[in-house]
Amino acid sequence: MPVTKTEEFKSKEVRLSRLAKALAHPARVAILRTLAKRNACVCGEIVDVLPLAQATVSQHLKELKDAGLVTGTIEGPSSCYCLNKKAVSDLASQLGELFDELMSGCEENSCSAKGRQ
Amino acid sequence: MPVTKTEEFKSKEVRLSRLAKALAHPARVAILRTLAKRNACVCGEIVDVLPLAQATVSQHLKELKDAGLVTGTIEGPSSCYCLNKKAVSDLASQLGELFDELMSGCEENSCSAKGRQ
DNA sequence: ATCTTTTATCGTAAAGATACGATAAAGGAC
DNA sequence: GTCCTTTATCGTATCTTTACGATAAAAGAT
Repeated sequence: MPVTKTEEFKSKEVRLSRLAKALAHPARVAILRTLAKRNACVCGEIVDVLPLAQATVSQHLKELKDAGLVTGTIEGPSSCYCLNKKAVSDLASQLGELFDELMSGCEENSCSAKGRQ
Repeated sequence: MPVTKTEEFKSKEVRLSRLAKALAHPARVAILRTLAKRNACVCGEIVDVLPLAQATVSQHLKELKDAGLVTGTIEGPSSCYCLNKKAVSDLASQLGELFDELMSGCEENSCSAKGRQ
């Protein structure tokens, strides 16, 4: 049996869900916040901040990089990561668009008017 | 070997990542948009809109319900779902807060100043 | 050249997500 | 009561994610 038929959905929805998936783990949210805090690049410091092994952090960084939210540069023997602020603001506006759409039909929740839970 | 140590992260990050995970599949984004469009509750119509079997849609609906983004009410023999607009706007503000934090350190991307990719 | 430090990748194990068919449950129609 | 319709849940197969240790790779230090 097949698995994951993302191909059959609208590309807008696929794109958004792919970015949402990048935020779908607390470690990755923590990494993004750490990168923002130190603003300048960080490398193995991220490992110190998180309760995870180095290999795992590197894997999360790769996912963030694949999603485009983070850029990595090799700095001598160490690696340097930065937020990709353009990608972050793109994500913010995609999500903003979704939320606008979700909130636009302004009538109240018509569930729970009648019937049980 | 264990898997998923979400317990060790800050609860703010866990909460946000849990909500992000709800958006991390195109089917669920499509469901939310469909619910918003018809505004009023929908039931098996959702199945018609998506390229998925009934059982799969029901499973996605359950995840959205568990995340709190959707409410479900039993309407006679059929079920009726609605957006939980309060939860959606909570999510929007949580994400907004994150993005503010990420974009606040306004200096330019200090990566790629030097070094290779 | 050898050692050390730092990071990425490989291998692997286990948990979770995804999908579907089959079946149960619940209520309306008859 | 018996059917039919609708939805939820169970069972199951497969793919993905998550995690870690081990090891490779790359560059500075000695």
